[in-house]
This record gives sequence, C-alpha cells and structure tokens, in this order.
Amino acid sequence: MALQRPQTKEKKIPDQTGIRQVAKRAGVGIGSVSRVFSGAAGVSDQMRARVLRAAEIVGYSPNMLAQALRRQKTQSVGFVVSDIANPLVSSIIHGAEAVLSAAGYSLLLTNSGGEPAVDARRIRLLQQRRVDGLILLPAVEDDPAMLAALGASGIPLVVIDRSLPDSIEARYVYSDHYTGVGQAARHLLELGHRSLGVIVGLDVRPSRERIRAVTDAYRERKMKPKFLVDAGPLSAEHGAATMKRWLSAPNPPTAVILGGNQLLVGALETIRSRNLRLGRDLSLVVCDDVPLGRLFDPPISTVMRDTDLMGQTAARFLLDAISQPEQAASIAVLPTWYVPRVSCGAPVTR
Amino acid sequence: MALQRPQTKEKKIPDQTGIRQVAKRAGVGIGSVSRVFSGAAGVSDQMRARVLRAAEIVGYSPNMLAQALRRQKTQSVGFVVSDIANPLVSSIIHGAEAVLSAAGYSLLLTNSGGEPAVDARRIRLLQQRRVDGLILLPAVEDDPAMLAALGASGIPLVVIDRSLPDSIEARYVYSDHYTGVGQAARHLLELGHRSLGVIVGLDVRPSRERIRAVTDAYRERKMKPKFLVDAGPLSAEHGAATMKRWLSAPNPPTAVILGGNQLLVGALETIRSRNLRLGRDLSLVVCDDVPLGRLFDPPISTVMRDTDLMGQTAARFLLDAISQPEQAASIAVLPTWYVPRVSCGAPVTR
DNA sequence: TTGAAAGCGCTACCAC
DNA sequence: GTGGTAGCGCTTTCAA
Repeated sequence: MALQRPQTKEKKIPDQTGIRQVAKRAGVGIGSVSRVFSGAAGVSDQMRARVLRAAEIVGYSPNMLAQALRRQKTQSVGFVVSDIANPLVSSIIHGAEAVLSAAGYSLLLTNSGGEPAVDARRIRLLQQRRVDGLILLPAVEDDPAMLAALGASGIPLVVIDRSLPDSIEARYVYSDHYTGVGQAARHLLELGHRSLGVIVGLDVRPSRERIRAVTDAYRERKMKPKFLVDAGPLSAEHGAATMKRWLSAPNPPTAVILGGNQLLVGALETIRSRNLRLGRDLSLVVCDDVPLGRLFDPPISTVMRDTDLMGQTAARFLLDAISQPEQAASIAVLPTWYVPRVSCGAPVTR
Repeated sequence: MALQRPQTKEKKIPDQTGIRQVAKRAGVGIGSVSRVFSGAAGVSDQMRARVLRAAEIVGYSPNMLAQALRRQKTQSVGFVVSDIANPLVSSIIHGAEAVLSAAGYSLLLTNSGGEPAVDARRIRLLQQRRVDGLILLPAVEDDPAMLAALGASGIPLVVIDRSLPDSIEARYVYSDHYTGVGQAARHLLELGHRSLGVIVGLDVRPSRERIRAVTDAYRERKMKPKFLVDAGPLSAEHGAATMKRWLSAPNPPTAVILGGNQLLVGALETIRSRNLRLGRDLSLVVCDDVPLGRLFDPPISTVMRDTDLMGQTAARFLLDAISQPEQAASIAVLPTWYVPRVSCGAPVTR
C-alpha cells in the first residue's frame, strides 16, 4: 500500500531527499529538522549542527511545495500582463521582480495577449496556484469574467494603470498621464497649433486621462476643445493607418500626440512616405520613451515616465497588502513629464 | 489537535473550499470528486453532474499546490534571464510563455541582473519550488556555483545562446550569429573597409561566433584578420565609451559592428557628437533590430533574428525534455540574417 | 529543547 | 463505478 513512486525511470533523480531522511541520518526527530531549516527559535546549537551536517550529506533542501501547502502561503505572486514583449511592460516587470525577489517572493508571469477572456482565465489559474497576491495590467477595466474572478477571492491585488470598479478591493499604481500630456498639449497650442490629433488605446484610464488633458489644455486658453481622437490598438500598424487617414482628410491635424510608443514606428513610416518634415509640416509627440527617439532626425518630443519605478511601487504595494490586508487600500500616482524636442514646431501658416 | 488555521482575520477568505466539502455536499466519496476534476475515466455521467453541481455551489476549484505535491509535478517551469528589461529578452520570454501556457504550464520568471552568483541562487530556488523544467539565459557559461546547482538535479534543462560544459545534460537553442555577422563583415570588406571594429559581450557563445565570423570573412579574402575587438557590457554607456576610444585612436576603424542593440544608442551619441556622417565617415552595423533602426537617418544596417521564435523553440524543447527525458539532448540553431542599409558605405579614401 | 503525531488538499491504489 | 485509505513533505501543536 505504499505510494507508488511516479515511475522513477532509473534516471539520476537524487532519490527524493526529504526531511525524514535527514532526521534518520541525524538520529533526531523530524520536527527538529523542520525547526532548524525554518529558523525557529529554541534549537540547540548542537542540534543545529547535527541536522545541517546530515542535510549536507544527503543533499537536502526544503520542498517549498510542501511548505506552502502546510503554511497556506506560497511566497509567490502572480503578474498578469497584456504584452510582455512591450518594452514598457517588461520594464515594469523588471522593477516588480527586483522588489519581489528581494523579499523572497517568486514571480509567476503570464501574458494575456490583450484578450480580456484570457486575463480572466489566467487570474483564475493563478488563484488555483494559491499565489499570495496578484499584480494586474489588464487589457480592459470591466470584463465581467475578470471582475468575477477577482471578486470571488480575497487575494491582495495591485492594479497598474487601470481603474477597476469600487466593488473590487485593490491598490492602484497610476501614471499621471494627465500632467505629461497636458504639458505637451499646452506646448503645441502655444506654438500655434489649433487642430490636434490624439491617438489613444481602448477605454482605459490612460486614454481617458490623456483626452481630458488635451481638452483642459484647450479650455485653459478659452478655446473650444476641438481635436481629433482615435481609439484603437496601440500598434505600429494602427499608427500608420490612422496617420494615413488623418493626413488624407480635408483638414488634417497639424500636430499629433501618440498615446503609446509602438505607434511611433507606424506613424513615422506614413510621415516619411508623404515626405513631410517633422516639426515643420507636422508636429509629433509620443508617449513613453523610445530608445532612438532623442537621436532621431528630428528628435521626437516625448512624454516620459519611470516604468521601472512603477513596477517597484506595485510590488511594494502588494507586499504591504499581503502583510497588512486590513490596511486601507492605497493609490500611488507616479509622475510623467514632457520633454519638448524638435519634432514640435510652429504650424505652417497658409 | 486540529491544525490551527493561519489567523483567519475574519476577512472574507471564502472559507477554504476543499475537496471534502464538495464530497460531503454531493454525498459522494472524496475520491470521486478527484476523479471528476482530474478528468479520469470511469466516472458516470450522473456522478460527474452531482459533483460539478456541488462544486459550483461551494465554489470549489482544485488546489494546484496539493495536486503538485501529490503528483510530483508542478506544471510549472522556471526561466532565469539576465535582463528582463532588454526587449530582446522579453521577446524570447513572450515566445516561451505562449507555448508553455498553451501546454498548461506556468512560468516562474526571475532576473539575475547579469550576476553569475544570482543565476546560481535563482536556479536553486526554482529547484526547491520543484519546477518541472528550467530555461536559462545566464550571464556566463562557466560559473561553478551554477554548474553545481545544475548538475545536482536531474531537472530538464534548456539553455539559450549559451554553451555549457558537456557534463551538464541540456538542450540548446542557439542563434546562428556566425552567418549573420559573417554576411555583414563580408559586405563591409567588399565595400573596401580594411579595419573593422567589433564590440562583443563577455566570453559567451554569441561573442565567440561573431568574432569567428569576422575572422573568417577576412580569411576568405586572403586577408590577415586584423580588426579591433572590444569585449564588455552590452550597454549604451559602453557603446559610447568604446566608440569614443576607437575614434580617438591613431588608426580608427572605418566600420563597426555592434554586438548588441543596447550599444547602438551610445554609439550613435558619440558619432553624432563628432559630427560624423554614417555610411560615409563611418559604417555601422548593429546586431538585433531596434524599433527605429530602419527609419533612422541614415537607416542602420542590422543583423536580424526572430527572438520570439527562440522562446517558442526553447519552450518546445523543454516540453519534449519533460515528457521524454530519455531522448537524446538536442540543439536548434535558428537563423540570423543581415539587412544592409545606408549606414554602411564605402570608406573615405584619403 | 525535543519527539510524536495530526493534518494541509490532493491522488491513486485497493476492495467491493 | 465508487468509497475508503495511505501518504506526498512539511509545520506545529502537545506532552515529555
């Protein structure tokens, strides 16, 4: 009736070294071994030495799976993002991972590809894996399946750049898109532009904030906020298509704000193919830095932010939430700032 | 003597829904519930329905931790990289994650920051988490601690763009850096360049292959392979510093191959500050695509590769290794190709 | 301080 | 087909 070991195919597998092997080897109780390895108080030096030596010999190290099952704590957190390959996102992940692993947590990373349904599935999967907390950068803010999954579990939650309904208990890490884009819009209006174009993503917080920022910039100058808005995927293709559409229209915008760095490549392609000179024939601002942006000819005006810091902040929030679930949920708003460059100039007067 | 529940702070926590609650609710045996949820054969439709309904009511979903402990299989793999934030790396991760999650595996991602010692520690941590396999993109190829950790466990292993000693049983996913860089070097030599400069990273496979490729390109033309080599961090700062050094030397190279895309920003800065015109005063090739590379003025010659595919391939190799540990270890060599652009031109004759 | 024993939630064997 | 049961490797009481 012994448990049948899963087909140990006479491969090397170092003979499943468990706590009881160590206990037997050291001639002590199984509990003592546990105490030594979990650093519990009340273990004699002598015991510690014996156990450690025995463990050394048999090559033991604790099975975190069993620990997690018993302790009801996995020391792991799940991170669901919509696009790992986006440098912005990977920088956020980088920041979060650094903080988490320093705190002894492992990161379960999963990609939803921007599909709300996948977001929801991944969240449930991570819950089944009993992660201690969750960081989310979901595609949309109101997917019912996602909200249901989140609501059903009391797992600590940090959401990045998205705003979920109040019914979901979560902490938030926002970028202050309003300020950065506002600065950009004001700059463009001061230069004399009157018809701006703004490309944003789906109806998520950053998109709303950016539109609000441009609107308010117009209003500040007592101008009617009349500008073009395009909402779509923040991809190069979409950037190219939208620019093409706008530039072919009867009254094309004289300045465009791109709400995502992936749009830039596409937009520049269209601009190039039309032989327009940036900063003269058309002004351009991109949100989020692109490696060659400032070396480009002409250098591209950019709304910057510290994405690594966003990840760090999210991780810290999550660690707080895990250790003090009682504490009021909190919100961090991290700065963005506008760096004007030559891609923005006065519009051609005709 | 009941297990003391970890301080259920009268928060919501949905009352730890376990398999036996479902069994009781459905009035069936605990084993039947297990069978239903693990999709085992030999369960009557009636039983399945009863169990599923009961599970629905109490809101049950299997605890993967317990499953993993019992099955000796976590359905998770570890991925250790040196820099998540590098777009190249995150693209590899993207590819791997897609394949793994489609196969029902979760990804434990961890960053070593390029520190060999951290690589080794992370590997050990993942082993304690009992991952079913490991994908590695380590900083160096010969760190003793890393090799020891790897050797001590029989965990299936896939290594990307690094070549470990034969003593480690692993599968490999390589990029064919030799071909791409070879094409670039030949192009430059054909253009008339005689003194190339090559910037590579540490002594790892890609660096060696790139140097070998340039060497062979010289030899093909019966020329003595006399070119500058710089080995260092593949960072923008290092790119700038090396270019500065080379361009200040008595006989500066007339063409430079950058062995990593992060070098490009730095190199271009130096070039710009010296008022050199790419393709005329200096020719430049970068390994690995940079978003604005082809739109740059002038467009930058690039050695391309499909990093997403590398990740996919690594994941597939790992899944193979997990399901058939016996099978001979294998190697994949994925193509790289050179895309000549205006940044390469004939050297100025003087 | 230490050992024994119960049990975390599950799977897989056994007998019916 | 189905239920009972042992045990995955560990932590944490309780008694000594």
